[in-house]
Amino acid sequence: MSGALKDAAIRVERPAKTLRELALDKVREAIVNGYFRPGDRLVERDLCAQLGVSRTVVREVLRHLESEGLVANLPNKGPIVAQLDIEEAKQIYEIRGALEGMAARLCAERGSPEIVAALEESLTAIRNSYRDQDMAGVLANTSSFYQTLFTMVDRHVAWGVVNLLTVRINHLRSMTIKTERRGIEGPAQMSKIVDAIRRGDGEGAQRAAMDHVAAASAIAEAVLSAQKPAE
Amino acid sequence: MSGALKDAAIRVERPAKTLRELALDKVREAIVNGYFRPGDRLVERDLCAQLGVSRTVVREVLRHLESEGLVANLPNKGPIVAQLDIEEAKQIYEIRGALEGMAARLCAERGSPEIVAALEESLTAIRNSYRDQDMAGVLANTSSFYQTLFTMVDRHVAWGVVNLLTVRINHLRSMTIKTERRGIEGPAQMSKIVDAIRRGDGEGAQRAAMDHVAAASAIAEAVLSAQKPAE
DNA sequence: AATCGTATTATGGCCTACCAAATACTGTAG
DNA sequence: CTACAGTATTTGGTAGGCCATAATACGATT
Repeated sequence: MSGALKDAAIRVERPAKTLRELALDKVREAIVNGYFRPGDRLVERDLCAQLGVSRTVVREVLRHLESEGLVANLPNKGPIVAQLDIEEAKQIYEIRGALEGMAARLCAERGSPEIVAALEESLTAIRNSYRDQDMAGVLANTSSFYQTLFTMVDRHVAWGVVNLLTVRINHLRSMTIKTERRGIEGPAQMSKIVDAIRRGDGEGAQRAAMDHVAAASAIAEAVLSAQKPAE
Repeated sequence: MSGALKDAAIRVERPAKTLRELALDKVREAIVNGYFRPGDRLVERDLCAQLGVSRTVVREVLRHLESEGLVANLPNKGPIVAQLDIEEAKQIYEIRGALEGMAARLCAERGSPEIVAALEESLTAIRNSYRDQDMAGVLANTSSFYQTLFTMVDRHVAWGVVNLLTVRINHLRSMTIKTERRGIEGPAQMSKIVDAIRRGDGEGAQRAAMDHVAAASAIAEAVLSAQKPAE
């Protein structure tokens, strides 16, 4: 047993979060869960007041969210919450399909039982959340399912990309999840991914992952085009 | 001919670039082409002096580059130019393979002659740049080859992702390009992509695109592991 | 001489205050 | 009722200052 390990255990992990990071999380949260709606203006000084921080911080936060694609900047008019158009959403789902498919294939090819176990754990958590109508839980556990898919084969960069894209369609996700029958089909499709991984069937795992995203995309498209005319 | 088109032609495309954007480009440039080396500290006040702008602007720029992955922020020590480790580089190449493969397949399935023509034009430009030993030209034209690949099938989001990732490995690209034989093999591989697209062979186009990236990745890995011990 | 505590410096994080320019709003005169 | 001038709002950008922390240098103590 090494001193290094002991050190790691002892190390005081400070919250160390800067004010900026806290503010960033708050605003991102607020956008993602709909407190700020797409198209809403984000007036710097108002945000200062609401967050209780200075303009310096608010501006950095807005810049950051802009580069994440959550905020759009109209020249000389200021930042607004980005609108999600249907075409962009479809492309995001497509990219997720490509990357999650890749990760699933890699998991299958690795053929490690721990991966299967971890995925199944997430899957169970998802099913439980559906059963309890806990939609926030569904989202969180789905996210962790995919996180294992990527990180078990050490694809942190790809996971980062998927995460970045996912926040942009987050409110879509929460709508697709509530869809009739999704509580049954979703987990079933994800289960197919796990099955293929267990069999070591890379091709099948990839296809199953892509199918799952494609299904989500189709639902999202339906939801989005149904709501667009209403506005 | 429509008034709309005329307007578009006349429209004064304003420089309208905010100071912040100009500064962003400058600093990104400086990092990408090696004026700032990986690991270098980026001291805010020094940058202010060098760029001739205020700290506010510099900080926003640093935030932006941080979210692009070009700058890393050490807590309590400040921003430095991000180090590119070999593992991360490989993952970036892998992602590019997945996305460029996808785009190539879509191009092939679309089967439009304009796509082939546009790609061939870029390819010729690349060959010419190689012939003239114009390495900057090679990079630019390679970039435009892939840009057509994505944008001809309207995959702007994926192109954005690829672009984002590519800046992080830009100096690697310029090293792989200079490699012996790359001037022959590179265009040859890209030519295979175009051939498959012309045949409408989606599967083949995807494979060819992935092969090309894989080759670049292998060279990059060799370059990187050869230079790492030297430092 | 080795160690320990203390001042100094460099720097990031954060704040306030200010100005210029563009935009949106409003009230008034014709 | 319209046109126009003036006003408020808001962003883009600047200047400068305060505080906390980390590193370094320096000096004192044993």
